Amino acid sequence: MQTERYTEQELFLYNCLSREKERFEPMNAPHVGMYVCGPTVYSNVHLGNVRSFLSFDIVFRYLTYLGYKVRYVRNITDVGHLTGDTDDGEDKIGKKARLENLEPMEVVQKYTNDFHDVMRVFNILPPSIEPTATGHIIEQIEMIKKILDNGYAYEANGSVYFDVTRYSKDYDYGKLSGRKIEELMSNTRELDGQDEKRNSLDFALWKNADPSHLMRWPSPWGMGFPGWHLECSVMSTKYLGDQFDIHGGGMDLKFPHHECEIAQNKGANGKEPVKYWMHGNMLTVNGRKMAKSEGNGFTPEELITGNHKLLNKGYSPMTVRFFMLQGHYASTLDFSNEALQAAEKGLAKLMNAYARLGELKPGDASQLDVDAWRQRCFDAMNDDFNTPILISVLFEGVKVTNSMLAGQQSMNAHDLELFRSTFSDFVGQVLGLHLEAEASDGNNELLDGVMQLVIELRANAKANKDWTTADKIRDELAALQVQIKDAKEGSTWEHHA
RNA sequence: GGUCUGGUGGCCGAGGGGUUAGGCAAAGGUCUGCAAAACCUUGUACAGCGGUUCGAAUCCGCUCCAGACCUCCA
Repeated sequence: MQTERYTEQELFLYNCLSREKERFEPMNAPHVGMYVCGPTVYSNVHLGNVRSFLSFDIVFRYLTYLGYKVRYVRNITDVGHLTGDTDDGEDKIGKKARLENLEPMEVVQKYTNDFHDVMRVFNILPPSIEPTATGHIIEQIEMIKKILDNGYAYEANGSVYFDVTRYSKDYDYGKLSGRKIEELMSNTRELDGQDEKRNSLDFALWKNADPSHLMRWPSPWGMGFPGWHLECSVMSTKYLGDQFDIHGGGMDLKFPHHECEIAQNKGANGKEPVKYWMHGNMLTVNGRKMAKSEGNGFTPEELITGNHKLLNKGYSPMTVRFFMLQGHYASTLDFSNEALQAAEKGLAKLMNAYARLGELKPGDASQLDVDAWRQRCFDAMNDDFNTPILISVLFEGVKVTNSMLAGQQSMNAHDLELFRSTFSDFVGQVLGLHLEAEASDGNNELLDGVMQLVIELRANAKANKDWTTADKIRDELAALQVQIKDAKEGSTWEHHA
């Protein structure tokens, strides 16, 4: 009934720009514009990438749950940017195309499909708009023209570079990442092939490309391709306007990518583009950042099957999702077998209660203050999307649910309705956790029937005090990873994959 | 080298000047034919050294350790 929950909840989020937690006030409530940097599709996504998109999935879900009308834009980077740090480096997608003997756009399609599959498996919602860089070459050229007209860029040999020194006379370059331009100047390494740049800090808006480059487009400056940072400025502006509410991305994009984005936007239209900047932290393995270049990333397939040297078993997508949500998005999270196993059990406990909410019957008095408990769920999320706290509050709900199922606690009808809807909303809609299908897909009906029979036979044996038969059934099932749970009203069973 | 972040009990991970995080694991109890499950109870903690304070895990300084960014990376 109450869908405009934002009118009664106060959301605070940590703004990287101000380095403070701020009250979230959208520019045009109930509309919210959110942009998140998406993947570069030249290889399979790994779990570190997944964590980042999951973090913003939570933001998207919670804002939506609060009743905001969110336009969520997440791009696909399908222009191959340079592999190395020199200008003559090969571009990633072109390189992959040569290695796999594919057309560059085949590479792009292949890994875009993979990305979408992975997002679906982890129950990460699709964005409202998913624009591609190659689909916005014209707009990128237009933005470069504006920046040139405003004097913040210069052309050199068919390439166009952003003039950071010139820009920093009018604006604060380094504001987001807390860097000082003088320090950046003195610290930047001397790299080869940068003769065209007036200053090592300058970055490319457009790169001249010879015919050996597979991905190139005509422009006023000749054949070439757009610079690394430009697409995000262009596509966020196009779909969300010159100024919008939230911009997200991984911590590793803060500098230089996001800093350059701000510079491009301001250089083009003079306005501060983003009100709230949010950065998700890294997933680590043995304390080190999971990254393609480190070679310590797991693909989702390896994770689910357990087929990786660092994994001693497979874990379901929901286990991984839950594991990640037990940490706060702004903290690093270390990936380990022990932590995954703990998460697996914790999730089973949570989801078991979630699945049995329907069995709860209203009683007389309520021992739980349901209104206060519900508000604590909101409070957790209102405090910079603190999913670990939310989960801890939900576990209190698990205890209450189990106690009620065991007849040790009660709840009146009004409270029970609120309790159920709150519990299932926060688990399902906000955290995006769902029950995972049993391993025996398609045979569930048959299996259920067979198990009912087995449980009945065992109940008969128990009634006859035939403990040998009863225990044999229980133990043999246990060997098949099927656990029998006895309760006063009868037995239930559970299959552990 | 520069900039920044973090070091919490057996493990993961919140919090963050005085009051229980939570999950997993461990111990005891209730229930049970015995178990399992569930519920109840319990323990061990804030890297080290100084300082501020009536009081610090929480603030400040130093030390040690780890990580991130400074180059493509979520």
